[in-house]
Amino acid sequence: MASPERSEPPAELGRVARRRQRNRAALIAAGRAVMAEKGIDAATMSEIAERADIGAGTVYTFFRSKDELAIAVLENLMHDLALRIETVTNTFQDPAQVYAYGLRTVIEEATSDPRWRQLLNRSEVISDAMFRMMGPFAIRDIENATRAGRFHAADAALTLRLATHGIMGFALAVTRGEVPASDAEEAVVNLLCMTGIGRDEARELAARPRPPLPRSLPDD
Amino acid sequence: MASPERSEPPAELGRVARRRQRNRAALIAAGRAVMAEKGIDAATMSEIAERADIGAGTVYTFFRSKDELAIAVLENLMHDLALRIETVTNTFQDPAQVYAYGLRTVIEEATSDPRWRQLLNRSEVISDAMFRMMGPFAIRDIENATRAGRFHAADAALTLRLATHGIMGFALAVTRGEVPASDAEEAVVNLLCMTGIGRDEARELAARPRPPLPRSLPDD
DNA sequence: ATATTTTTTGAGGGTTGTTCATTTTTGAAG
DNA sequence: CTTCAAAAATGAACAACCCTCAAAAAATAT
Repeated sequence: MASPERSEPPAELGRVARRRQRNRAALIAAGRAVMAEKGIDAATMSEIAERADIGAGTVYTFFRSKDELAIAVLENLMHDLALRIETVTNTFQDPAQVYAYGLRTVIEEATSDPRWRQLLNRSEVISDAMFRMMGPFAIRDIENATRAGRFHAADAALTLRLATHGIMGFALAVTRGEVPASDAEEAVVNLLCMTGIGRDEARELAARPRPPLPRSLPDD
Repeated sequence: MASPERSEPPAELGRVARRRQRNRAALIAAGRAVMAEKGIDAATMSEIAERADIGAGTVYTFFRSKDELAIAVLENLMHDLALRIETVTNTFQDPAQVYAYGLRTVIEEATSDPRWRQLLNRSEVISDAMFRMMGPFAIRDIENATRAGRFHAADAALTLRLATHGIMGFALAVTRGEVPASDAEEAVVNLLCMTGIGRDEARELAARPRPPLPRSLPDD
């Protein structure tokens, strides 16, 4: 006598597909937690599966390998951050400041949040994730600023590619204690210079006060 | 009747210490060959030890771990490259060109030499090795050019740190086919801008013809 | 209720980094 | 030359882990 469709959220996907997506999300969350705790290499698939309450073998129906899971984890992290930054920068007037805020905020996040420490030891993976997930935003920002005559970037994607790897290299050095965190502002100046804005304007841009970033959710 | 000191190269170290250094060098050479062939992760300690004709356990009397061996291998690679670059740049008049030549040459080497391909998959390790081994040269070059009024770098070490990670990120993207190798010149322009030289001068500097680099020795 | 397809599972295979008890080498002393 | 204690080298064995796959469970169709 039950109706074929209950009052659940319009089920565009079947129950199984929905549960599958929940489990995928649980796996990414578990992976994020374990990898932040022990580092990407030291995190074991068994522990991640267990923490997500999923059979060890089942993980491989979602991700072909541990590397693929790590990439998904980092892309997830970067996507969240990109959206949080967007909520702040879409109130800015100066298109150049949008990119500057993004640079500075990612550096701040990467060097201060302890959950990033362990992840930075595979900085090329996280740099790539950042390029892929923040690229659509950041490249657009650089091009906007270039059109507005604030930047003079010949190849926005290339400039961002160099910047992402530079940022993570800087953050890694800070977590290792090789560089003081207070160098962050000068790092931003350097990275801004790659847009062709010029040294003095980069300084002024990097020194502007920054509105705070909305909090992110804890990951376990 | 034999004199206590034969005509051998003045033995400041005993025979054992000398043989130990030979074996260490053999190990680094073998590591370089195997890691370039299969990648750092896929290279096994057994194969490296075998190729160096050294017992598997003996490796651990030289290097505490596989990571430490990889670092030694990459530092060795970078040291060689730094010295080869030095032989060219010490004939240059313009101090800014010295740094520009270094940037461009490392990019060229990293993107064209197939022996680098596999190594780039751990780009944060190779970036660090580059910073440590080329730093003493490159930081001096940046500071020289700054003193000469060509660059305006507030923190040469920081600028180089960002540049090394940027270079390796770029090279990795090229080997993956995500970026054409022809973007190398624009990448150099971007990296030069971090010294505060200004966009137009960076363009001119990156476009100058480059004398060829002396060859390196094969690694097996 | 039964059959069939899909999904999940976790024990085990296959590698690999690392250790350590044993063997070999070394150089001084007798 | 022989002896001997200390240092170095060795490779079999260990522990850890990624991933596979035959079997079981769940879901869906008949």
